[in-house]
Amino acid sequence: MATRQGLDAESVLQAAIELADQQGIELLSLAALATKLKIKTPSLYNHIKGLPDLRKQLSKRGLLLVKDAMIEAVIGKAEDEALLAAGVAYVDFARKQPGLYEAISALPDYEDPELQEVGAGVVSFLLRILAPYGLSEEDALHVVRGFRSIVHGFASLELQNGFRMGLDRDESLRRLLQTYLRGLRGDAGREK
Amino acid sequence: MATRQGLDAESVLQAAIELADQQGIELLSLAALATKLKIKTPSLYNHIKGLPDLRKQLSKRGLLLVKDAMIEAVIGKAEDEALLAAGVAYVDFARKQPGLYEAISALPDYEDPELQEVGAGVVSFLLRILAPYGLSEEDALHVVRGFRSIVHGFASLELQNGFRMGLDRDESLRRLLQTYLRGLRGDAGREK
DNA sequence: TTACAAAACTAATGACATTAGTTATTATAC
DNA sequence: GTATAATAACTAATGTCATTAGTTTTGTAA
Repeated sequence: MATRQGLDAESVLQAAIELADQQGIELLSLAALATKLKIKTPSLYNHIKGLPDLRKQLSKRGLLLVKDAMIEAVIGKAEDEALLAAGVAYVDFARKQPGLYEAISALPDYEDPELQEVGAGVVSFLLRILAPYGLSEEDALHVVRGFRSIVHGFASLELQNGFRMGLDRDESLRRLLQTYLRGLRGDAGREK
Repeated sequence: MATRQGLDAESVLQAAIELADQQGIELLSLAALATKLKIKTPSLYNHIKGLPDLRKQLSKRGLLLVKDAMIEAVIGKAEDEALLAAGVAYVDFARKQPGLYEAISALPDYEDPELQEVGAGVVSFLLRILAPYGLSEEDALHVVRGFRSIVHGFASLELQNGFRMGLDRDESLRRLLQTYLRGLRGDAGREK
């Protein structure tokens, strides 16, 4: 019949990423993916374990890529400048690969050890950026949570069209991060 | 056959909220909902338009309730104290009604006018809390975006089990909000 | 050239949402 | 109190999925 095309796990994942970015993660089905690849749905099972497995792969790839984007963004920068750049890179990633970003945030199974590992990679990257601030380990971890909440919250709301006013979004993000960083300067752990 | 039970749209919605809170929004299906209500799936169509409509109703109800929770929390409070209380109430809502909260954040159709209206209600509530700060309209809108990003990001990550370190989560949230508020004090609009 | 592994296929199943058409029950009007 | 209309349930049927089992084909390596 149709001559065999050299499909492998990676090309299937790439096609899934394209579909997700174009139509949203909700509309990523094995049926749609198979059509895009010009094969029948069951043939996908030669490359993936099933839909949940595919979603997990998307989450993992998304986490790896968003971390890469942040690493790239902070080259030659330190302290506030680095954190600001990392935050902007994070949100830009979500804008450029919305489906992949959804895959990160759409409640995947975070109990999965593989996902925990890549998640931990992001955390340790942020901790290294925070090192020059000389925070205690506990303080630094609270800041990591804060930073992640800020950038994820912003990216997530923006992707949902949650920001409806005709107000510059980049400006909102910059202010949010700068305000947080300024507050951090005033902290020594915490007062109050 | 079975004697008719006085089901109406509201009781169906309530049952859907329970299911979503217990099992997560992903597992809320019409089949599961019908089983819970001891009717057959098609009978649900006497009360709802379909699954997308039901999801929209959940989103709307969630937004209304989270706003109520914040309003309740800020009674007798102002400025930083009020914003802190509102933020904590927001996150607590997500903890107590996780399925309903997912419905808010699981990318519903924000183009829908009804959802826009309740969303605008949340924004105008926050603007009223910000009034005493004497910000310009533009500055205040940026702050609203910042606040929403922070609390949504935190709630969303926490619900995903995104915070894995054995670090007190309430403390993380308090610090995050307080750091942001402290940064706000140092702002006059923005400086550099 | 033959044999084996891999990648495609067809066929079948079961869960689901949705629509159409039917029956039964409640409430209202007389 | 009985007839009627509206409503809420039902059964049956369709189409879309994901998934599994079993089969055929193709590329590669012996």
